[in-house]
Amino acid sequence: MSYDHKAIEAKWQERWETDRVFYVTENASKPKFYNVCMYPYPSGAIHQGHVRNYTYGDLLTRYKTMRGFNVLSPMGWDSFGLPAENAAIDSGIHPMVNTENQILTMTAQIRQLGSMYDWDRELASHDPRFYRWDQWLFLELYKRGLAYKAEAPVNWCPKDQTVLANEQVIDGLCERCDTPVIRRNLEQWFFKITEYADRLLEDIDTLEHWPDRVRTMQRNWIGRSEGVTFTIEVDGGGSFEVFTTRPDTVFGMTFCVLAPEHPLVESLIAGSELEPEARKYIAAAQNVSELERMAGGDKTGVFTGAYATNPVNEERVPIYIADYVLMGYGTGAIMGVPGQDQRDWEFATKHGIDIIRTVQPPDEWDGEAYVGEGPTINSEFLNGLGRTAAVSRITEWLVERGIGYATVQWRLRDWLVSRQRYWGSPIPMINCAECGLVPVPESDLPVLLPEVEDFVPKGRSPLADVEDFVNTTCPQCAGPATRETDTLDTFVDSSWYYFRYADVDNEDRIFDPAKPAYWMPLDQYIGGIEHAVLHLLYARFITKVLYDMGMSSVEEPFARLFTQGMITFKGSKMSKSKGNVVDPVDLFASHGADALRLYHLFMGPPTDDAAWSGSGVDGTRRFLDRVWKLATTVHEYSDREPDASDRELIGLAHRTVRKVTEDIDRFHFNTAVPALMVLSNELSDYVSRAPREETVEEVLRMVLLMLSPMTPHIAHELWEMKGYGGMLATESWPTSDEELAREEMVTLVVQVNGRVRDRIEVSAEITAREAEELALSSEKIRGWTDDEEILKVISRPPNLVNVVVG
RNA sequence: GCCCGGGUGGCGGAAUUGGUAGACGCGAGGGGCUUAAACCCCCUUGAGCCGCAACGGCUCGCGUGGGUUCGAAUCCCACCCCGGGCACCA
Repeated sequence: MSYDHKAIEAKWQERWETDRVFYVTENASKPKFYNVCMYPYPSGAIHQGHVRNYTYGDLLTRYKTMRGFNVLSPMGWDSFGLPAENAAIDSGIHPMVNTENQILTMTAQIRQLGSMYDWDRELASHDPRFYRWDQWLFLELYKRGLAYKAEAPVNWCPKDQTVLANEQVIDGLCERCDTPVIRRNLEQWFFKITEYADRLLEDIDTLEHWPDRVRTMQRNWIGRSEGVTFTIEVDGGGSFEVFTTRPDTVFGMTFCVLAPEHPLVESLIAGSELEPEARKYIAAAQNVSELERMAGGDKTGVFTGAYATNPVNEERVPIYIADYVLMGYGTGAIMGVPGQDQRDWEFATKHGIDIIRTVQPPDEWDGEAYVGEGPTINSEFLNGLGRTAAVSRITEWLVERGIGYATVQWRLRDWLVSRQRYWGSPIPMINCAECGLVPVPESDLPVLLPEVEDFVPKGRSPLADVEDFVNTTCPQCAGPATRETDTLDTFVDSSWYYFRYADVDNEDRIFDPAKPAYWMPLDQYIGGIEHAVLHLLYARFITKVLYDMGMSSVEEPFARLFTQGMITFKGSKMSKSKGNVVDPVDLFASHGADALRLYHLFMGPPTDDAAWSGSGVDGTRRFLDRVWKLATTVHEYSDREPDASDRELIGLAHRTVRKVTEDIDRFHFNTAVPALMVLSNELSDYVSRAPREETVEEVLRMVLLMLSPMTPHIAHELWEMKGYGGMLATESWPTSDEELAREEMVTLVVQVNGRVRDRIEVSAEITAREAEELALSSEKIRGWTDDEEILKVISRPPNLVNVVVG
């Protein structure tokens, strides 16, 4: 018997919507629960990753609603950005049209899943009513000195023809198209996330409900190092600073290296006989892709002809230029200590530079640079000291003489937010020949994205070709001026959209702070692990900025984070390009949304990657068919008094409530589902043997209540058919009565020397002594113990007795 | 190289604190229903062995090798393999 999922699912999707069951307002009388799945890019079709994500999210929305929470679950669209633009380029349809269409089809598909949202709060980042506030936020950051324009070496993707943030470069490749990224010196807009580095790092400790690996990834990404910055004098005048975490090894400095982009390089090489070679090297270094540069290996570099003096021992050391030193980290210059740094060792070996060890390696040491612990040597007043002591001693020494100072360096760089692409929010700035950079006045927002026919990237923003857009007047002097033509990184949109949900229709402000003050922080945020350092770091940063502005009541936006695993099929991630996609829409038709949802909950631990199995969905559908049959068959009821079989079934039902509740609370959906299957199977067995109507109804009611967040359509339909009354979605979640849940009889396992030799059904109340006596008198056990001396008996009632013989 | 995860049947995976390894589902085999097939239902299903048989028993088994313990998938040590993150960051 197979139920008509199409009719039932359409019916209830309609009903929940017309009854506005999941539309909410701030309500101080209930605990709130703000539940968000990361808003999707509107690709036009949902895939199994979305289904997994929204199934978890919707389960939580429904479960928490039944638990009495005021649950806000909104949905929106991350509709700006490269994917939309690239798709439009491929299809020839304008991104505006394409995006709107794709939002419509995806909305329909999400509804078919039965996943419920407060659609009144729907937002889309390409909507001027949204990106207007992106621009406002940009101006606020500008006012606060947190947005600035600067020329810097930046990541450039030759394929997408745009710059990328550091976070968007994965293993030297463009995050979007896997093209090797190159470095270019360009004038770009940055957000000063580094000013928040310490807070972003410190507050990771408060995110106790985040996965450890995400916290670790963010810590690594922010990358704090303590050290010393000190000045090195150049022979013949001039000086430069170097940063080191190992000032204790400074006596081992036998050379210095400047990054090819270091500002001092020019004056060092100008006029030198080594100048042509140096220039050649600098030019070549610029064209090295990040990929090659990261490969490390060959420590190339050139001598500048100049020398510097080691401040601690007055030794004269050569100054080199080498691309293994990065302009973007520290001071762009280093002291070369080959004895204690492997990279310096390789460089020194290659260029015939002296090596002096200043840390005594262990006797058995046969490696190159020694970075481990050991007594300091060859270092005058540091000799004999361990690392920590030597570091403080030399730091004091450098500080006393005004040569150096203690510093903290961060791996984190400022967030590059400008993009040379069309489909994004225009940066609201104006360049005036007279006044310089002038912000667009707030009253002129939004700066509308002009309609452009040709948005194929060609290395500068397509907006630069739109004369009507570019030419404007200066808000300060009213003279002719030009607009900024770059657009904002879409990660700017996603860094604050969850605030906007709280006050989505506000036309006067980005939001009234009182609204998010009720909802924030998110009680649950669900999405993919791929955002571990991108979106999740930017969102934390912007939240802290909003907090400092008095706009946010919280410093951290996401109290609980859940990162789901990928769906794989035939050994790799499901993707159109690999041709291994199983379309959820086909499964809505063939198996129904409920069966698909249940399969996603059942298939494995939510955090793990999971291999798709079509027959797995067959299995969950079969289960739902059995539940349908169980609930709709007219049984022959007995009017007998309740007996042990009734107590046992009711007890199991209460234990199942306990288990399912605990499992949902800790995101172990894959064990909650089997618990329900067991209960349902037991109920089926029960109805086949003189069932009492009250018992059946009581247990069935509990089954439907628990199924409601998992497979809402069938659960609601059966609830209605059974006439249990009310809308199931707003019924209270069942509670487990511990008295009824208690088991009367349990299996006592009897071991001899740790091996199971007998199993005895005993009362759950059995004492240790009784269990021991029962175990020792068992026929089977006596067969193992009669010829032996009993050394010890371990009795752990009511589950185990272990008899030790020998 | 450093830092996190993880390794359990043919497969996905269970096993809150050390206490019956393999729940539940898939697949497979057998049977029932059917003219037949599908659906559905029932039984079996870690490996090897003993036994006429039992809803009977033994041995082995959670990546490998040790250890702790009455007892280890679970704790400790060493190693192997897989996945992920970071990485010329001074």
